[in-house]
Amino acid sequence: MSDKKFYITTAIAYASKKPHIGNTYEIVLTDAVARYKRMAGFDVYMLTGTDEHGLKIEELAREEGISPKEHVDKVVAEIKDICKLMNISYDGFIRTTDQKHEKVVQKIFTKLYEQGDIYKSSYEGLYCTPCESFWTPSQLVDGKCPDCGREVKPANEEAYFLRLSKYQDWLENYIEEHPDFIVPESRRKEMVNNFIKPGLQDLCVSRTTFTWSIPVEFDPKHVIYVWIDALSNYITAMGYDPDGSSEQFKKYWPCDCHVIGKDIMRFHSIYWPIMLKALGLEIPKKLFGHNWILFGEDKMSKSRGNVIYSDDVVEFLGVDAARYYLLSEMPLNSDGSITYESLIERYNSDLANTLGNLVNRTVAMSKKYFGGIVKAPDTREDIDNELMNMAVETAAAVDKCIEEYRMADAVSAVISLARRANKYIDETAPWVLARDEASAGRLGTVLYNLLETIRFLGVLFTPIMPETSEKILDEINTGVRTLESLSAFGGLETGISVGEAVPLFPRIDPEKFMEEAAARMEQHRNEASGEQKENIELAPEITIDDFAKLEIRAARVISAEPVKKSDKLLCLQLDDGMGGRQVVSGIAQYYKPEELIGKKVQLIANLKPVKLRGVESFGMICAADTPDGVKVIFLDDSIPEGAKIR
RNA sequence: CGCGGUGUGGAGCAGCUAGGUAGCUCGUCGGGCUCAUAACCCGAAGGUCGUUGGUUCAAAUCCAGCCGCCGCAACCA
Repeated sequence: MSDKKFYITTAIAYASKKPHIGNTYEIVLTDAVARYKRMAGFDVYMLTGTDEHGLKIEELAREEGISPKEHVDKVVAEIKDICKLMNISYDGFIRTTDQKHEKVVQKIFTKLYEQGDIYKSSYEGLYCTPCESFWTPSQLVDGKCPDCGREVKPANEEAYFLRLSKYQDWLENYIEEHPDFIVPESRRKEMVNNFIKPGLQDLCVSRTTFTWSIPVEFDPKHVIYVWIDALSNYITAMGYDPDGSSEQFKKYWPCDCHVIGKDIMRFHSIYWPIMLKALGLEIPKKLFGHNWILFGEDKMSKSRGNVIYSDDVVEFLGVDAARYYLLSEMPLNSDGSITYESLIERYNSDLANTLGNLVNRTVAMSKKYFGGIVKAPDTREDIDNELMNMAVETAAAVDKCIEEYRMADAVSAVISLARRANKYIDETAPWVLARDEASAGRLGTVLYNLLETIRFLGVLFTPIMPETSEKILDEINTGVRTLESLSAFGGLETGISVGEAVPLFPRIDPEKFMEEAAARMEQHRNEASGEQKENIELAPEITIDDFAKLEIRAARVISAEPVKKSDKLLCLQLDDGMGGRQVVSGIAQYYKPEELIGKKVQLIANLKPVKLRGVESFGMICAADTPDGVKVIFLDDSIPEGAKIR
């Protein structure tokens, strides 16, 4: 037992705002795996938690007029509520503001510093002032800024760096020799080709620009930047300590799997192994990078009113339907898409019609024909074998799928078994058998096979839908609920009597459902716009003299063309009434060049020129930020080029 | 030529590593059944597997080019 340990983690959630249902996916996925592993006899520890430091939280708290700690406490409470709501069976919940965590992180930082893996430095000689960018020597082109080709100047930004470069070869070899370390494989290739092979730059691991973080023990004007702080949660939560770790840590480390979003793959596949290597610790066995759940085609965004929260789905359909949906809706190689339409479709089709109805009709028949008593099977026909074999094969398939973190495939395999059982009912037609006293034995066999298949379904769905599975197993009144009991067909006790048929998933009218869903989304949209109005924070007051410093002039767009190697930039030639000028603007995503030509725009004419993607820009044009993107402010055509605007 | 992914019947996906009658769910149409939550079962229509070329007896699957979409990186004066 003790050698069969399984330590699995989610990434810690950034405690800035309430997570939507896409964020919930990761923790539900992890929970399902953890639950399955427990059933498989592993000593499981599932860790989740929150990342609570950083500039963004500091700023949000300031806007709300509360302390950062008050802010994160509020968000953490919300996150914990969601965990509870989603029936998450975590064993540990770490907060990066936990004293224990903060203290050990300081020790880790100090240890790495003392052994030379962290060193103090500055950006000296590598700062390009116009570009506001720091460059490493290898990035420079002919010793000059790779963007604008100008001289780079010394700078004195003092900071601590983690010596990644020292471990570059080791890491490359390690990933090479452990092909299962980073999955899916496409992510591994991405990491190796994009980041490791080009060469690792030492990583800046401290900041002096904000204070809401863990201070560097021996140099308190620096705070520890996110990487060392956040990543360490996986070991500090378990009791790691450079001066001697806990028994718990020794038992569970190395971690069996870090479940993470694809966006933070880089940190977990590069910084984290190197940190561990430097600390002399073992490397986690697996990093599983999952995709995102999008709302239809778009990212969820509150202001666009297309956010789906877990609370809403649970309120409408129940927690297990929410879990089922999340786990079944995620394709392997691309982002998943969530919509209320597909949600209700899947609910009615899979859960109400296929699974719920199967259980209901089987139990009802059992009651009707045998008073609920489970009869022992006698005869066995080919058609029985087909069902029995599929049940056992499904259990094996689920095991394999979960081993590979193919949760959608596991879910689909189980529901397929339910479909097969529905078919079996038609093939055997129990209501026909019931008409003839002589076929009572056969009828008993058929019902036994069905109830036993339902037992398989109940056990196999336990990690995915814990509450419903329990209801199912209670309903057929079986005590045999282990994964082990699924190695052969026929584990269900005979002579027991099944319970009452209760509808597991009442069918829901799609039209009515969509109306409610639309109303709910509308409500969120209104809340969002209300909040935005309240939270608008104006820049500090200025005087008329300050305003007079701006030279805003009317100008006509003569020509516009995309800037090479750039997605967002358009290069505009303007008639500004003073000989013309070139302006680069980041609006390529919202306007086609021909939409702009001939239009009158507002030009900030005395802005210091810069180079953007190598193209010089003399000023900027005014545009409004809206939830639907950037909208350029066009002027009345009667305003002449060069007219001063005030 | 920054990196990677993806393009399969109306919709959403699997199949591609180890080429050999194109599969699943939903939807549509027709039929069957009645134990059941107007549920279940069967059948049918519907695809030149993005495109072009190559390798092969044989390509959705391998190779090359091209086009579209997505993500990352860069970038938003």
